[in-house]
Amino acid sequence: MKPVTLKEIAEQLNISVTTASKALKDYPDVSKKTRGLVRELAKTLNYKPNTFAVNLRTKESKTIGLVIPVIVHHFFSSVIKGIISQAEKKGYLVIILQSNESYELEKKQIDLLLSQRVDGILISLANGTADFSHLTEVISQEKPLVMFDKIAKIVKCSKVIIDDRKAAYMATQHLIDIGCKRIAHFRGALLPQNSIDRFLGYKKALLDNNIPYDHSLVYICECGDMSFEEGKTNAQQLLKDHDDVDGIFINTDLVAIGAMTQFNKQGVKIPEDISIVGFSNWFMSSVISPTLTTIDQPGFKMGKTAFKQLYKEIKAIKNKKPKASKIITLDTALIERESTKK
Amino acid sequence: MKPVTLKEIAEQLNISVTTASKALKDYPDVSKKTRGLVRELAKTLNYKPNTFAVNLRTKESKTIGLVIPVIVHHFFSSVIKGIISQAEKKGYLVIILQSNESYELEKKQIDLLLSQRVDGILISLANGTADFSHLTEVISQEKPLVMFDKIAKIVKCSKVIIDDRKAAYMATQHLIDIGCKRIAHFRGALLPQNSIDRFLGYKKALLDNNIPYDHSLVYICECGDMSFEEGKTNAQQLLKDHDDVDGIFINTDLVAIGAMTQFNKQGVKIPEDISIVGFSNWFMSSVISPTLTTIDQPGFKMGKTAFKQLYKEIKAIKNKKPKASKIITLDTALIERESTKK
DNA sequence: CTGAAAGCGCTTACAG
DNA sequence: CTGAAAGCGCTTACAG
Repeated sequence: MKPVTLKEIAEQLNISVTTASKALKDYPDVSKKTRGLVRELAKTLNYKPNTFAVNLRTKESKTIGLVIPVIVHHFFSSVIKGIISQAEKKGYLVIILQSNESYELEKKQIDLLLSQRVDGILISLANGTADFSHLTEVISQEKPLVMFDKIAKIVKCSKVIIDDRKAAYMATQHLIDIGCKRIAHFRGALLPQNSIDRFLGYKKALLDNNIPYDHSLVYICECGDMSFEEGKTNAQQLLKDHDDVDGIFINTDLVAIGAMTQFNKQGVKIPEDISIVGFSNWFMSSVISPTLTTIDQPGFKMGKTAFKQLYKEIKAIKNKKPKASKIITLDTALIERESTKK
Repeated sequence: MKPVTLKEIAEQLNISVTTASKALKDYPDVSKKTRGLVRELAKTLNYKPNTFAVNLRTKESKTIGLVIPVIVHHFFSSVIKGIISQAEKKGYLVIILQSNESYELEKKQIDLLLSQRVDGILISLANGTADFSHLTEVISQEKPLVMFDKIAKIVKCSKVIIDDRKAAYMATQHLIDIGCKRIAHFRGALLPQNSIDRFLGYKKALLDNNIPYDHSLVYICECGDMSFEEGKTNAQQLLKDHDDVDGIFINTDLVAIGAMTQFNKQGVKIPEDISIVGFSNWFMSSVISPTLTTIDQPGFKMGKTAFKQLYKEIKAIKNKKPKASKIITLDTALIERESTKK
């Protein structure tokens, strides 16, 4: 069953394809009668314009691309939901690609999206990304690009982020406020900006409170597929290295939960012996025991905001107006739970 | 910066567009020399075929649509990952839409995908879907359609599922094996086939073990956004209604975790007082306390398999071969953990 | 081995 | 108010 074309509608009504096309698109220069006839027939024949042809003519696909490091991930899947729901409102479809934290894959995927001629691209960087030529390529093609969460400061495009430094500061300050004196930090991988910023926020809170910064209290985790295990390993190592730590600020909830599991196993009491603050507010954090104090990171809102900004830029380019890059910072909040109850 | 076209390449080399096109597509009837020249120039100019034009000519988009009830969901996001990763291997892109468990939305989205002319559609039904005309529409357009997880038996298309009845039977039998005598069931919504099948598996296990089926032991939850709360409410109600229940088989891990939280709060010990088996094996289930016995549901594999089947059907239709609908059943396994340790 | 021509199904500037 | 014509950028059957 072949789809109905404009030509067939025109023939059945003995009018031209031009007129049929105009009638369906509310052009003012079509008689009411003709318009009515065309619309009716289109409806009964279940006519749907051929997107391929429309795209070719209009040079836009009403489709955007999304490159994201992980999908099975509470925060990122919330972002995806935010993007899709907002895009749908504006009549845009979203193609999703997962970079799996690999720079190589990410580069290939950007290329794919470019050759697919999506109208714009949304990206959160892979941990492994240190070179940005694939992104400058997007920008040089005047294709709207918005980065979110894991961004690169150096790339000139719009960004939607949280203030990671401030949030980490808040988290650390909270540990200090409840009386912690020796505060460790499990940081994320070395490259990502947000992992760097969280580390800096931790450090600044210490210094502002006259607590000396001790490099040996900082542990690294890659925060890839193995986050939970990394949390366990780091916790174990920490117990070996230091017997005086009474608080930890941990880069990600999942790592924090791994650490808690390990502490549990070794008989270390939370929060009595060690208080813990995580980051992201995964749903899980509110149901484990003890419940985890953490920083709420607004994933859904971030997705929505990122799409909105992309949409603005798509419209701007279409109307040949200058598009202004913007950096949008969303609010975070400290969620106090049992893991820091004193 | 306008993208390079075939025409420009042809002009620069003083050959025809036809030859340029053939050279890039490995047609055998192009001289080696010409082919080399074209390829080289294409590369230096960073030529990328205009997908819109290619789609219009070939009538395929190398894009498929995916309609899924929820995205922020451990099982479904695993399925998405499976689909995307497999699709990428075959050069297909995936457009993702979320039905939010709403029939109306689902219908609209199918329509959208159809008018987008995707090459095929993958769907897991919304809880609210009881009418299937939107799906028969897809089939009548000879567009490949594969359902997974939440399917409708009545729709004639390929399906990728688990044997929910058998898995539920296993779960219930496990409770019986460890000595439970009064076993309750928190079932899912009334319409979805998998929720019906899990209920039937539960019932059959009871009967096969000469345990009378008691309707008042079955509680319903919609399993939408409120799963966790539903688990709590049901648990509370159960404690009011029955003081002799010693085991519960629960439709979904998230509901089970809600129930466990409530039991905890009310001082009911798991597994000493009540043993619990969940369903799905969310990551969370292995980190809460006590850890949750559950049925492992292979999300990633389901996604992969669903795409593979869809791909086969896309190829079959392209080659005008008959496409055979297939029902593929994936294995599940019981994961024994602390919530049923006796 | 090469190329002219038709055509995929639209949109839109232009003429009447 | 209507329509003929050009064109978006490809692919492919056909002729030479």
